[in-house]
Amino acid sequence: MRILCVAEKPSQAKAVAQILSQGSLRTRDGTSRYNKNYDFQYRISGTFVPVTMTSVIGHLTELDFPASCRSWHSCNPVALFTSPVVRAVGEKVKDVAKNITNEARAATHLYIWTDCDREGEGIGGEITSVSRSVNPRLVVRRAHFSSVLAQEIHNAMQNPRDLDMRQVAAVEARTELDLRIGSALTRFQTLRLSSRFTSLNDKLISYGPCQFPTLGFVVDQFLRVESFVPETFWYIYLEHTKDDGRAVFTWKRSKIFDQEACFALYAKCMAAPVARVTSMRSRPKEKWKPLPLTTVDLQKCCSRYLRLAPDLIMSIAEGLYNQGFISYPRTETDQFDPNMDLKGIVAKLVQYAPFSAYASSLVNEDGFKWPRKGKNNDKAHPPIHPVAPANNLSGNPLRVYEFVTRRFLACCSDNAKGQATEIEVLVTDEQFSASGLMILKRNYLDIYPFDRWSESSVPVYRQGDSFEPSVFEMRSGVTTAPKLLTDFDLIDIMDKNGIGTDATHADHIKKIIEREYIFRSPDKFLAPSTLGIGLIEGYDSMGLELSLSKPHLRCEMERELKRICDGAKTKEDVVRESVNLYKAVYMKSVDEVVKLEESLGRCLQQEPDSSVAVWVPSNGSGGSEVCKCSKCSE
DNA sequence: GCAAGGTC
Repeated sequence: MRILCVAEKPSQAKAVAQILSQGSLRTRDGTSRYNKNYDFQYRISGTFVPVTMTSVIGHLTELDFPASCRSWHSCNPVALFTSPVVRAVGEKVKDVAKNITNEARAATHLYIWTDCDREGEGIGGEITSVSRSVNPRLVVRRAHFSSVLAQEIHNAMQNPRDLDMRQVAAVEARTELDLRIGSALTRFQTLRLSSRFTSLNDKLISYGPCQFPTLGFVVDQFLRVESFVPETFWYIYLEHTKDDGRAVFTWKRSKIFDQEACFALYAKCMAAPVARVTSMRSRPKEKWKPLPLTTVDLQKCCSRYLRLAPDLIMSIAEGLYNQGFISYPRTETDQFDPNMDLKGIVAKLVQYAPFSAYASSLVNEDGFKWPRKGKNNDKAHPPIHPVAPANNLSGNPLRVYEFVTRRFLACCSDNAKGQATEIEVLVTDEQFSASGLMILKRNYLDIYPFDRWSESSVPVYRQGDSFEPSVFEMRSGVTTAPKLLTDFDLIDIMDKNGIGTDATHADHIKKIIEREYIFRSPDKFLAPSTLGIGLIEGYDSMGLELSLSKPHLRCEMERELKRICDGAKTKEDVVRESVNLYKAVYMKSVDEVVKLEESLGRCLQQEPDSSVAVWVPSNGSGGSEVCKCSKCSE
């Protein structure tokens, strides 16, 4: 027996090998610069077995069309929905694959140690087929672990399971659909639109099942802002000044959009303008500390508080991770494993000068409290947290490190404590209330200034008191327009709609900025370009039940992938059905491409140049049509 | 010249 273990990334291979070998391992270079091979002996049922632990760097293979369809003018784009596809080792990871095959030749068993999520299972499938191509008799097993803790890792090694081929199939289906849909629509859009509108200057007009819904969110919000009509509303304002302070009351009805109706209520009160205190309550109130930090939250918070672009935040976080300052920055987990020594990490942070005093107050003065437990656990990585004091950082890396560290210290602190006062009064039948807050212990707020909790004082009343208001007026106001989306808002919307994954939200935003569909204004709001608006409005005007600009198609695809994982459907069924669905939408879009051109023409303020001989794919007849575009007729 | 998903 000779076991080859393969992890999803070099860092994981190293960590797991160190645990399994209990420190006595030999590091050996392979054919790939970043992927080391770790050799050691492991005891299974009483005998020592030679083990090599190595890694890949994410996905190992890529899907593409065969050479016959790879050129843009080789076929009608609609043919890409059904043409053959070929899977091959990615150009940039040839050396990684070579290392795997070299090691697999000598092994009897292959243990898959990729992340325990759907993509990880898919990567496991790729490692399996590459390994079996040189060693068909290899026995393949799958290690299951929920964190990189010694006990878990040994348990996973001792009790391997089978690779879940349903999940592998689901990832293969996703890859194939993304390629077919993206390529067909990108070629269609670019060939048809970019030569007809001179201002587009032969720009690449890509379509992606994640790009377009993301663009759709930005455009929708822009249109909401544009179409906003301010409305006047009325309300009753009540204020009372006493010798021990002043209270401003809010009306229970908040506001009324009908002036006469509001006046009727106000006039009734004015008949006897005396306020009677119906209740005065004072109770302890807590402001909860934040949840442990996930990737999505890291991006949302750092874009909001530090005003950094999400893709920049991720590359900074990766740098901090590679320097050993913070834990792995891609995680969905917002709960810490109870076995983790969090107090030990806080103790290390005493060495970090700027937060030294706060950290030592947690460890020395018994201020330490275990973090709140969120609802998510990806069973691969803990929440993002600092792992060492970083005393030589500057600029944005320093700012991101300090955010992660403040957040972690906040999680290990106590909630903020206060005393809230609520006063309710009645003027005839109308209810009003005022509230006050006294902060008793700031606790986590001292290290986490991003949360605001402001104090307000109110005078003391007793139930049954009556008073004459100092100010009692009917006032008016105007509703204000909604704002454009920020990165914070957009990531939140993508996350809730299942567009992209935590690791890819930033990439999609970056991509649609690169494509000039949207731009980030100096004050960090996301606004669509005329091109972006034209595309989305064009598709929306086609009246498709499942618009290409909305998240529903992608959501439906996700649901289908889950069915593959549950065993309810096969990969072939799902690919066929989803291809048919998207193909129908594609054909409709081809039929109604004039609407797309009209919308784009309106937004770009330019007529499409119909004299440009572009090839208009008009039916699903495959690759037989001859391309008439300028490039091909030359 | 196309996608989205891993990760360096």
